[in-house]
Amino acid sequence: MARGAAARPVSRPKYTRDLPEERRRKLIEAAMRCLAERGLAGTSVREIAVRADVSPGLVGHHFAGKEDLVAQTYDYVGTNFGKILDDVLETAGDDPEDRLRAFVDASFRPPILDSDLLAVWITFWSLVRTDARIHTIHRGIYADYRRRLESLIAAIAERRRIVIEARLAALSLTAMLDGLWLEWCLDPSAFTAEEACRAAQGWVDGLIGEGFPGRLPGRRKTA
Amino acid sequence: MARGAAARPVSRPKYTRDLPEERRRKLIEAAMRCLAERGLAGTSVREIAVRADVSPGLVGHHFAGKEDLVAQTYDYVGTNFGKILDDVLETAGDDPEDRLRAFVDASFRPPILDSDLLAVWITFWSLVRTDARIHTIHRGIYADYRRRLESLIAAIAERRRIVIEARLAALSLTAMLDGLWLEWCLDPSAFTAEEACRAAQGWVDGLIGEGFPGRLPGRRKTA
DNA sequence: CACCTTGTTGTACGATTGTACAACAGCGTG
DNA sequence: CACGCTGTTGTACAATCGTACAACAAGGTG
Repeated sequence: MARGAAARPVSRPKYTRDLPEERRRKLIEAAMRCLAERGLAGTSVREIAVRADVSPGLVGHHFAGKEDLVAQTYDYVGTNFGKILDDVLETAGDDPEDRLRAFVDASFRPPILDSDLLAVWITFWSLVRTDARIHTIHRGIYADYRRRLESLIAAIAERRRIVIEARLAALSLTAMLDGLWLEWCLDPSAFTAEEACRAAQGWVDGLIGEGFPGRLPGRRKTA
Repeated sequence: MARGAAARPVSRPKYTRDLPEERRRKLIEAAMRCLAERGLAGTSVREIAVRADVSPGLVGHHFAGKEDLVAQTYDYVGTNFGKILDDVLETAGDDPEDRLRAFVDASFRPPILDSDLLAVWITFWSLVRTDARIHTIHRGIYADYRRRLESLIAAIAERRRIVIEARLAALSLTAMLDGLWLEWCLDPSAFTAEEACRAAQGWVDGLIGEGFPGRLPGRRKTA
């Protein structure tokens, strides 16, 4: 039968070592896949280990425990999420309105609009109230998110010389994006991603003063 | 020692019987409390039984299993939710705008704005994708919810003789209410319930044409 | 008062959980 | 080539899980 491709050894090594950092990343990504597919209740240390192609005991070596792994996974997912949106803003140019529009559009396209991602996120939500560490991470992620939107909105207000309560507006937009994202991922049959995008972009129309979502359906080109 | 209040019996009965319907309700409410406090992972049949003051075996007698109990709990919570909002509309009078305003206000007051309720709800969200029955229940609850809002919005449009895409508007408002509700319950320190209410009522302002949330802060009286 | 239906109890079972730990082995260092 | 650090394995452990089931007893019926 198939021997290893290498010439020398009689048998392949039983395992390959990894830098702790690298291994931790692989375990975190395995945990993500597991949480997405089977939820928190179905995510055991053993199941994670299977998906990471390692022995169950290894989890204890790299993490303080299951709780620790889950918390670090939230951190990882949240950081990734932020990086993706930063990239979107990076390539959107300098005009604050273009940037906000791009931000909204990106919210309704993969990799942001992804049912698996939501499933993982819900797991974290379910822990925010009981797990102090998750609560702290959650707080940070959402503070960053709102701050990003708030500065974008403030920039638009300045550019267009209009008065906007940026904090309240950021609050509203965050909630609407979160809500549309949540509801679409839970049941994609209820409405399309394009409708969701139109709804959110319509809110921006209203913010800027070009009409209101749903009122006299606009002819704005969407991305 | 304290004997029973009744004159006759030497010892009190070891348990009291209940109508199946009644017992099921008690078990469902125990499950709610348990889900709220400890999440799905911490909600075992035994823990539910403790909170319902019955033996663990009784769950199996009244429900097909744990999954069945959880599903019926979602049904129960969703129905209650709908009834509460119906009551709000009932007492809000006939003017569709008053009714929508009341609906929004109620969304940011107990018993709707309740972290425990959200915690229970999140549990159900976490099951929508994997459990077919939960998915069906979820679909029904949200369809009802959006239909309610859509007809309210359509009534406002008719009354004010303005053109509104009611479906899209209902979609937007549902998402914003859901998002604000979710985010406030997860971290009440991020913003106040009054701010959330102002944000949502501001959206209604924009819908009707009295300005936009955040733009030139309105002087509208809130509830 | 005896009977019978059935709501209820208590327990036992196998499966699965998170964690601890001793033994193994990859691989850089000398 | 031998040594030693440590990433990795595999297993054992107690605890807890959902479920099944035999036995008990409450309370209406005759």
